[in-house]
Amino acid sequence: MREAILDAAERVFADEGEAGLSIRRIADEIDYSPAAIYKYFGSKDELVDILKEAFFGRILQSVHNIVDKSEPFPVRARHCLAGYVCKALEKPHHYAAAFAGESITDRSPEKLAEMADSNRVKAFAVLTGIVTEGIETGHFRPDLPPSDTAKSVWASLHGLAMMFAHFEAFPDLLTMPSGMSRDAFIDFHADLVIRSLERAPGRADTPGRG
Amino acid sequence: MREAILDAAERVFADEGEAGLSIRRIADEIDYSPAAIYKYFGSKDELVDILKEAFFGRILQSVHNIVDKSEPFPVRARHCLAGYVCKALEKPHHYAAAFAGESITDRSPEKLAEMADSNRVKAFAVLTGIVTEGIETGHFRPDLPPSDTAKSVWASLHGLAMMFAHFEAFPDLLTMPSGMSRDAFIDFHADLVIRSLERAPGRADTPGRG
DNA sequence: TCATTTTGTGAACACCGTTCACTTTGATGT
DNA sequence: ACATCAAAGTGAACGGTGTTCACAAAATGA
Repeated sequence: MREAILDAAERVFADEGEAGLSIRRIADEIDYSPAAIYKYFGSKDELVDILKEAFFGRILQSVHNIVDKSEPFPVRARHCLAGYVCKALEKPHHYAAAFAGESITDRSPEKLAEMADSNRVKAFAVLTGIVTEGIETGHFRPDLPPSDTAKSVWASLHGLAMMFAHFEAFPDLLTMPSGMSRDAFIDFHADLVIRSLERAPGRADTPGRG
Repeated sequence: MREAILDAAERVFADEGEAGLSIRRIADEIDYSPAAIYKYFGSKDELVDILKEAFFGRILQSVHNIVDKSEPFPVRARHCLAGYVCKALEKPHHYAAAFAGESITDRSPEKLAEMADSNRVKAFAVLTGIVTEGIETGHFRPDLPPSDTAKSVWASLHGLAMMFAHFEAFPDLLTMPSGMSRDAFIDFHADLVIRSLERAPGRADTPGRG
């Protein structure tokens, strides 16, 4: 039952975004009354939070898989950053909504703890790991503060994901077509981000054009 | 009258975000009936769009002021990127809402044209200008595709702004305090972004720590 | 079979954006 | 000063939302 509700919600959410997702809509979808849902979930927010958390679980999983591959560091790092954005954009509504929630002004200890083991933060932890590894192995500049650098990297990836989430065809929307596919643009962006960290980034190949 | 409505809306919007902004709330604020507002604005969306557009107008203005200063290119570029984020974060609700609107799937010519001279896109154009100038003056790598690079830069800035908008105390929230103030972190981020574009970025000073 | 607990419902509440027939207001023309 | 007419403003309603609560139905256990 709980599954059926979450499935229906997931379906509607993916198709029509958080705006199109209403308790009554879900109730229709599973042929129950709206009130029935409250026997299984305390509120709409709780239900939606579960969807978001599950979605970020899949992002986390995906990034983890990449990071665990036995490839040389530079390609692993690249794939990891690009992978975060790619996976995020498999469900743009989910990704945008996962951040569009309330401004976190609540700094109570329990909220902070709850946040600390959210999949969102775990995914960020993977990024931190990559940055740290890059610094320790000498690929990245040794004077970078790892934690802050990871946050900066995360912000850059987040920004691209949000751009795509809000402007369906982001890179082509504002000016003339760039000739880059979506994936190519993500690679391009990831390359620029990594280049900003590299100790000796002046390699001759143009970044990520393939 | 129109002014009074917009003022009240602006006030509520800034304080409580788009969620707390309702027609009835505005009506209360100005001691009119909800229906009265529809004599001056076609819909809530239209009203809110005006607020967003005005807000981005202020961002545009701010970035323009910086870009027009007669400072050496590197500091102008830095100030410009950091300025975008700073100005955006003067009204975090505005900034987040300006992008959180509907996913733009509508590619009709008139919508596209309307979008083309939105202040949002004009602000982006300023960034494009900076990037182009950097490439032409030899500060940035000559093989960068200007338009795509500008979009990547924009995405990175956008991401940081969104992070701050959603997590009030972003850089300190997830791990231990970084010791950087908000402004310092923004500078740090802007420096990394610029560094990713520089032709010979290996200067010895640590980026933006001040 | 009876009692109890779980599961589902219908109606309601308070809120939302929006519309529409209506009254009030104020200015204009004579 | 009076009539006229458009503009400004309103109250009530419609359909939508999340949520609650007293109640009915069904399943469970003895």
